[in-house]
Amino acid sequence: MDQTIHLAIVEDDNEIRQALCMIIDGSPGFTCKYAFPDGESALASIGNLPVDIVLMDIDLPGKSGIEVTRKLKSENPEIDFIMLTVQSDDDSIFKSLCAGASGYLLKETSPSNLLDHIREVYMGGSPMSSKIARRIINSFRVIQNPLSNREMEILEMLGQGLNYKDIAKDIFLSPHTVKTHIKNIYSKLHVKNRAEAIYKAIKQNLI
Amino acid sequence: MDQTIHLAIVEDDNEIRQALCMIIDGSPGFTCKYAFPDGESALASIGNLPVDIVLMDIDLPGKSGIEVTRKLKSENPEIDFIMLTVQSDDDSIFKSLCAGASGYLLKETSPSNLLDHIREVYMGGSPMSSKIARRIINSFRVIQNPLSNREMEILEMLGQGLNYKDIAKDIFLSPHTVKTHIKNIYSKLHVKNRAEAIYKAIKQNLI
DNA sequence: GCATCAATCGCCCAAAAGAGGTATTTCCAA
DNA sequence: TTGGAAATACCTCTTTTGGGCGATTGATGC
Repeated sequence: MDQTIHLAIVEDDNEIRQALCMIIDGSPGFTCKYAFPDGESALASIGNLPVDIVLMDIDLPGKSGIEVTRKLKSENPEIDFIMLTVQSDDDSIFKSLCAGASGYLLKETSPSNLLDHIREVYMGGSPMSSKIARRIINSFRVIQNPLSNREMEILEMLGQGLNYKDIAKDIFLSPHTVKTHIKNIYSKLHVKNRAEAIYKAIKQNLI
Repeated sequence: MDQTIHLAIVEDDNEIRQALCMIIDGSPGFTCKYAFPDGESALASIGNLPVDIVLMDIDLPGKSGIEVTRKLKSENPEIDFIMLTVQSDDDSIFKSLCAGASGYLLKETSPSNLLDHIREVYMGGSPMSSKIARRIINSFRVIQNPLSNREMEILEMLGQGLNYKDIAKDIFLSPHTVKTHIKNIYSKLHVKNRAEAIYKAIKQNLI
């Protein structure tokens, strides 16, 4: 069987990209035949390439590495993504993991550390700090919310199974108004009824 | 301000319980005034006690530590739980974290490691191995499912916003039958309409 | 063999929801 | 200051839901 781990790199800095590529390609058990300087070219190619793991720079020009990862991961769930960052910024690491990354690496990581990390991800792990771990455990992916406060309030009540009248009573509104809000919720979430609204809202972690 | 970390212990082995208690209570910054030999007594008391962190043995006689944690955590989300295990069994650790635990400790852990671990959890971290981390990232809590396959199938369609007729068409049934299934879903989930059904189903990870 | 349950189909009827409008006020930002 | 959300309120109309009934079939289990 082929134990070699096949990598691709997405990194705009030529020097870093080539250096990483050389380190990896020069190590037994690793190969790195593909390297991209930006998200667009990566998006166009990586889906069709025989790669196990993609090293993805977070700070790419244009589309951010997180966005590129989200897209690629959703289309190629079998590929693992390791994010590259200059400094360990909790928030972007967290976002990366939620976007589908399996790990992250600081750019100044030593070559042996780098290879260890890659191996660990390849073996099905997700090395992460305990702070990040907690955030992953607690919440899960928070997507930007198109709904107003009022709409959120009403949406939650829909999830409790309340009808127009009960919601209206609870928040001292006319049922007509509640109805209007709900209609607006539907249009913002692009759904056509309560069940679908709740489904979508939860899947996007609105509630 | 009071920087002392207040702990409680749930552990059936007298020796271990007392040893842990003494180690913790003897360390500056830590106090452990409460110790329980089983889940039942812990369930009865811990909700009313001023504790920050509970050390919970997984292998308790009677109710498992995981179950006890699930229950206590849902009623006292402000308390953190650290599971104690004899050996690092991926699966039960994973289940523990899903039940609401924030960390786990091997019983043979050294005292200084123990205190470090507790401190880390207290500071909002969740120390975990990379294997566990990946499992947490990927899936999330699977609860036992009271619904039949047919009901699940229909429930998912409800989430897509389909109505009786459309569902019936899709799965080649009479709309009456679909209605009956949905009624049964309601009764099993203890809900009264679609929105609430979807909400509850997702929250319990049925869909 | 009997109980139970999942799955299937049906009817009636009241309540609720959803799809169209229209319209006023408030408040914030450009 | 003007334009645009957001929040508020109302109307009409059709469609959909959900509750309350009953009933048959087939599989599974004790």
